[in-house]
Amino acid sequence: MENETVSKNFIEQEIDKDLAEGVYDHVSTRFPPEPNGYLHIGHAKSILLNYGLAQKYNGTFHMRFDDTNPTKEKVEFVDSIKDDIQWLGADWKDHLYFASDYFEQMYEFALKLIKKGKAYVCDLSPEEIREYRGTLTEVGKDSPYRNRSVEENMELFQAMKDGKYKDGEKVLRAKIDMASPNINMRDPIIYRVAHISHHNTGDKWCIYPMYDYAHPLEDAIEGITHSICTLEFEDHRPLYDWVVKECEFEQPPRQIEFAKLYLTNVVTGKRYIKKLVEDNIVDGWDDPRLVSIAALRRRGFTPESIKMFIDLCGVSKSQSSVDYAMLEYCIREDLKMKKARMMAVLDPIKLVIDNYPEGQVEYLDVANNLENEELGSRKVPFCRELYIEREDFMEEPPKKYFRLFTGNEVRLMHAYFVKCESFVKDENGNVTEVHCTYDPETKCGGGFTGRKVKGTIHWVPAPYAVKAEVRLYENLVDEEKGVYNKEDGSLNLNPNSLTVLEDCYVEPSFDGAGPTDSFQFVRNGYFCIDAKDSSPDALVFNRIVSLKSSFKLPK
RNA sequence: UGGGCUAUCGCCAAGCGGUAAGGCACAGGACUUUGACUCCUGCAUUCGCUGGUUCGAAUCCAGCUAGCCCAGCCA
Repeated sequence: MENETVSKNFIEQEIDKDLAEGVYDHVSTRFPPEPNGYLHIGHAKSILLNYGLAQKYNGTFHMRFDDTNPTKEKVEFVDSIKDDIQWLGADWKDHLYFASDYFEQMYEFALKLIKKGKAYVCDLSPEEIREYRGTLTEVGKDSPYRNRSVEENMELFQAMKDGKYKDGEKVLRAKIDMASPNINMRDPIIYRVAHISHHNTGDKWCIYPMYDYAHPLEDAIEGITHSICTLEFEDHRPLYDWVVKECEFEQPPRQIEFAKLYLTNVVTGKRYIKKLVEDNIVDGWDDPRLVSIAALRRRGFTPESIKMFIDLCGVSKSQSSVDYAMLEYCIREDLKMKKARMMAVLDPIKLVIDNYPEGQVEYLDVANNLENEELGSRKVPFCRELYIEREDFMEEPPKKYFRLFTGNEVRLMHAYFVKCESFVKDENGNVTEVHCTYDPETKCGGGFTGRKVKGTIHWVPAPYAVKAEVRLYENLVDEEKGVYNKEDGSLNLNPNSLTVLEDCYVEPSFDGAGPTDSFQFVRNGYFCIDAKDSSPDALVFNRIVSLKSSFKLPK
């Protein structure tokens, strides 16, 4: 069952090379989210990649909050991020860090840069800095403050730290090259003034380091060897290297970039998910229509299925969008062996077995999972009146329809063969009842071999079935144009993303099922109880995999 | 238009000069206590394009083309 990947991904190849050449003698990775939102499936790739690498190379994995910008960060998010990572199974052991814990050291390094003549305090306004930076095609020009003396810079930076300046009044810049074709190297800002309290350091600081300066230091301070991030930071690598070099670390970390995970037809991207949440288009970060980790968990995805998915996706540098069907495959694959498969009817019509004695009940011993005997069995009552799926009966069946129609015989799952004799319609022409006769000889497990049927359908005993409210969730997507409209900033969403089905029935065995139990029923659809909204009289299910194989007319 | 990166089946993705792995999806068949699962079978004479080097190129070279990223005191 274990599909060993023969080839190593390109990051592993790079690490092998580093190890072979003696650049590093160990491996240390990290996952460094900014606590400004919930994690989504894309982060899972980074988490599992970094964690997996540390495991494979017997190294260490660090969990680090990159909290250098207090204007965007909240403790709510650090808590949710921790939960999600733990749920995914990435164990950081005692390696939990906050970038903000290094503020003092970062400040010292800034002093060092100033003393080396590699950094200066700049008084230009944000607008002026932008103008001086030049454009993609024109080089920038030096700030008039670029050549301040070390003494003056020391004094000014100290004053910045001491709160002598207002937000935006002064910044500390790295002195690199205003004519660099790489805009990131045109004297990037490394410290800004922000009089705002920080979720971790409170009001201790009023200057905060910028990502490009802070991140390499965080990595270097922790002894990270391979700093794995996404492609958009490729242009920042020269700056990353500049920082660790100028700060004179004996064993500088190395940044390696990989392509982000995109999924077809879903809203990925913290930014868009955030917008959906803030605009109340969804009911929170864990709304099942999202692909946040919290939402996936609520939908019944398992950590194992996510892991399998990420492994299957692979790692490369080419921008790609993975087919959503692959995620569905992973959850089906994972659940099929370890979850009970029960029966439920989403769109019921009554089936009456005319020759089954009225009032008689037999409790069928039903395997919880045909493929996994360890899951044991349960008793399901069987009686004269059942509910079956509306689509399992057709008045006028097309060719190759193997289910119920007058004169046809099918198996009631786990029970008997049943032959359709007649049906009843209401005044609107809708079928309300199907009448059958059963053959006692054909009881499931009885070894009957007299004849075969081509169809098997699921059912639920009408007097014992539990009425349920089922919610069918579709991913929030626009199937044609993509999710985000760059022109007007609008989100293209599927308006029918949530369908509430009120007249559904599930087996009585469902009563008391735990919130994380998953079930398969209705032709390969997997559902799970929604822990958030379930209540004693309204079982709620989320569809986590679309109904895959409802009958399709042959072409 | 400056810089960086990427281009192998509908979607991911191996391949690293010796003659195109694998998975998802799809199609057909067998089996069947759900048309699922499982099991078989099929699915790129071709690697963005054009030239060149070579006995030999997806792999090396040159020139194109297309896509993504960069001008936050965001990360």
